[in-house]
Amino acid sequence: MTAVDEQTGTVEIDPDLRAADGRVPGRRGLATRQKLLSATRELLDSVAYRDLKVVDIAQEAGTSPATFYQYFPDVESVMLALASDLSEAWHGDLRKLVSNRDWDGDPDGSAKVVADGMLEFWTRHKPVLRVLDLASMEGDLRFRDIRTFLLAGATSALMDLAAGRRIPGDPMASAGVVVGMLAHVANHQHGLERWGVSHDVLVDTVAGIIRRTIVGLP
Amino acid sequence: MTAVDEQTGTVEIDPDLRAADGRVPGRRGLATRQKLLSATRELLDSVAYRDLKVVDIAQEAGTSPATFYQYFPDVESVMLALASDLSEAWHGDLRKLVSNRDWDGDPDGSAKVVADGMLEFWTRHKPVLRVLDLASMEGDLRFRDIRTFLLAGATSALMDLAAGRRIPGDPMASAGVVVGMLAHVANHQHGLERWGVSHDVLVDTVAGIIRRTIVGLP
DNA sequence: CCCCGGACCTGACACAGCATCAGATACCGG
DNA sequence: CCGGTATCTGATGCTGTGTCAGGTCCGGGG
Repeated sequence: MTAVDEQTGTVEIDPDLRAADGRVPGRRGLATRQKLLSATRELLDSVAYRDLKVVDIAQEAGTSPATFYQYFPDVESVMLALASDLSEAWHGDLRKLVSNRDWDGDPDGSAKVVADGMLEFWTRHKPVLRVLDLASMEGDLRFRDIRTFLLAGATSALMDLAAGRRIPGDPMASAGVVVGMLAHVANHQHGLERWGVSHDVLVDTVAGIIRRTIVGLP
Repeated sequence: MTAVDEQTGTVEIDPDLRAADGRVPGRRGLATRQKLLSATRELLDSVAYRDLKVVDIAQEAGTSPATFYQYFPDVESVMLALASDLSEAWHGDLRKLVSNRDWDGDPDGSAKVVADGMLEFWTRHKPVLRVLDLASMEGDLRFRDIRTFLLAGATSALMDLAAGRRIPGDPMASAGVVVGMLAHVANHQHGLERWGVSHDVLVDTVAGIIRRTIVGLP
């Protein structure tokens, strides 16, 4: 997040990390910022995004609304930061989830690990990812770019796989659709379970689709 | 929406259609209610759900906020009504989109028509469906039930298809995942197109997945 | 040890949007 | 044309937003 400019010798700070008055936050300030982020993530488990208020976030973080505005201009910006952090942290791991597999030796097992891993990831971070998805759908480019980056690793790994195997159809489209399917299934897992579809059956079904779409049949 | 009780002879009215004071709205009132619904749908094209305000809806409908509260307790209820109307109107058509096909004679063509039709439907009603999806994900049971009903026709038709063909895997799960995939792809179509995936390629890819997942290969 | 300057926090405030109600207005049947 | 009911809205109190000025905390120099 911070970088030293070799030319001027000045230290450049991610502008998003600055406090409202342009001050560079120190140890205590960053801790407060972090508490606000955590509080937001926490609240999002139980309250709808539409009903998420600055007052509540501040209270949950044990501070005042005025302090909130020292670190974020509004609630949306907190979400942007949460989504961005998530994206940075997982971009690589999601790629590895796909590429660190023995697709030739055990395509079915590989597909299953990917399906399971993706569902697990999405479920764990559901509150933030839900908002990321909505904002992307609503056309917000900042969120869309974050979402694209988050999924780019996994998508391009799947694309390379598909491309190397002359699967019928466009590799890029196949990879994109598969990743989207994983996201959607994870988000609506609860609904599908209500229809009587168990987690294991779901993973197998999704794995089967990955297998047939990306790797093809023997 | 309205029904006559055979026992008592009284006319029962959907309570959601009543005005705030319990009055049964007449012609003019229903027209105003409709204008509020349309205004909301209209606004949702350009403003994020989170930023949708009662004041704006009232203004767009050419009336006052106080009037709004005669017909709906809050913005969420307008969404509920919009989603419910959509669900009632399309439940049957979506089922027919799947079942009125010659799956034996032309499985590929059928899959393509279904893929295209679903994407078309979802795209046309994107603003409302987006909110329906979010609220379902957030665990709101009222929205989830509406979403389930909307998709139940298509899902069960696909399920019957899959079940009648001894496809590997659970028919229910396969149908649910396929329908979810269609929804997700439609919602993120714009994002995929930015990656260079054209609409036609997308339809073909999705159709291929439906074909292989529901009908199986020759 | 104290004290000082910057980093950090918050009470107070002005204003936007929510929700309600009493009273004004528009419409319909007679 | 008139009375009564359906419908609308201005006025109002309240919740949440966003901004200051001024207070508190804390670490380093004397």
